Amino acid sequence: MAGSDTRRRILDTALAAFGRDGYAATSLDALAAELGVRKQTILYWFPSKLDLFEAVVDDAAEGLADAFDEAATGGLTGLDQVQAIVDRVFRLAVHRPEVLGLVREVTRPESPTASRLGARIRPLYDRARDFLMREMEAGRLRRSDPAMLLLSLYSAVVGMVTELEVQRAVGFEPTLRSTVMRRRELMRFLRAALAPENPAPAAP
Amino acid sequence: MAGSDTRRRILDTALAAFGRDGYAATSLDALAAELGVRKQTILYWFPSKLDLFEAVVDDAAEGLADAFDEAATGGLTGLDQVQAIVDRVFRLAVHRPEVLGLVREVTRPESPTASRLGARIRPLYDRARDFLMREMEAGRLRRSDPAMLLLSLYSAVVGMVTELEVQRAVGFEPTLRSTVMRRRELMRFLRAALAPENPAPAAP
DNA sequence: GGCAATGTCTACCAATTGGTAGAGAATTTT
DNA sequence: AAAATTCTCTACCAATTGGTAGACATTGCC
Repeated sequence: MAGSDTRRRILDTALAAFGRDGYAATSLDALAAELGVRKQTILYWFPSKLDLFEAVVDDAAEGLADAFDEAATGGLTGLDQVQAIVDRVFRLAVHRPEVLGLVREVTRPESPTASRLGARIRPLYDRARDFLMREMEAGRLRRSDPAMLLLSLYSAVVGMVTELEVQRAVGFEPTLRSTVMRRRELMRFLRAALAPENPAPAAP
Repeated sequence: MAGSDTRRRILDTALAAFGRDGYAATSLDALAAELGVRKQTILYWFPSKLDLFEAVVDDAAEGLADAFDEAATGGLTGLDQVQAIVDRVFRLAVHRPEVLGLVREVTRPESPTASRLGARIRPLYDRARDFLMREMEAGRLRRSDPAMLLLSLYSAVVGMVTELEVQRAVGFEPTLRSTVMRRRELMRFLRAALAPENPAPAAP
């Protein structure tokens, strides 16, 4: 079955293209050219452009969920767990920036499937909120509204990772080293914001 | 001169459309229909779609600069100044969300004018960095790399403001009250991250 | 070998895209 | 009032868009 390999390749290339250029700016012809295949082959595997997009979103959501799973199964707590997840997201951003581009695309108000990624992400969101609540009650994180806090975290992390181009525009050339620095600075930022006001069991 | 009024209307409507739907997904015909005018009228005022987009970006950058100016002329210092700017950005986001949508659009890698808004924003960026450095040296803000910190702030603020749809997708219906809460939570977040470790002149 | 299913292709198509050419009002200038 | 300028329009156009119809090849099965 060489065919389902084609399907896989289409999904991957489409993810990259949608994430990089957005839904509207990605044409099936361009996509096909990039794949070395005819547009009709794409339409054979996915009946319409929208269908393709939805499949891509589902695929990306699955990948995201896996990444979070991987970062969340170490049995860590408090800021260490937060750090593990931030690290994981950064790794994802470095070698698959399109995924975060897709998140960005799909969260536009006008997006053809604004609700789709949302629904797929919902379980992750619930898990994260539960985690934050638990850690707050255990005094390992500063107490505040977990839902709001989660949005702040999301914004800070995704924003920071995605807005590479702003940095470029502002004269901050992104290098490997600057990426490392960016992550470190973000963690400083998060630690400062999340650390409990009275570090429970330690002395100053 | 009723004409330059037309020009103004085109700019405003185009800003809304580009900010909402993105460059590629906005057609001149649709824009013209929204304006109650023919596409050729748009092309009379702006020789091409790209020219229109650049004019819109310049216009938006000017508006942003004004907003920041307004928030930065109160002679405030430290966290109070940061708070004033966050408040201003939120106000902008509430009654002109398209502006932030445009920022988002223009900061895509593939954006036809990724560098344009950047160049227009550069002076603001420099001013903000100088401000942060000054405040850090005066001990009114926690000491760290101002450039990185600024990116964190940018990400957190713009991210939080822009990602309304994520919140919606996740079941967090945005209301006026939730906007107020969001701003408050963001300020808590920022204060925690920015406040100096040893509050200079006060006793614990 | 025949046959059916699978997968990719060529050949089109109607609709939409950004853009050109230039006619015809309306307004201003002389 | 005539002429020139400013503005918006109608009429097209070539290129690109997502999508359909169906031919042609390849594969596994009997």
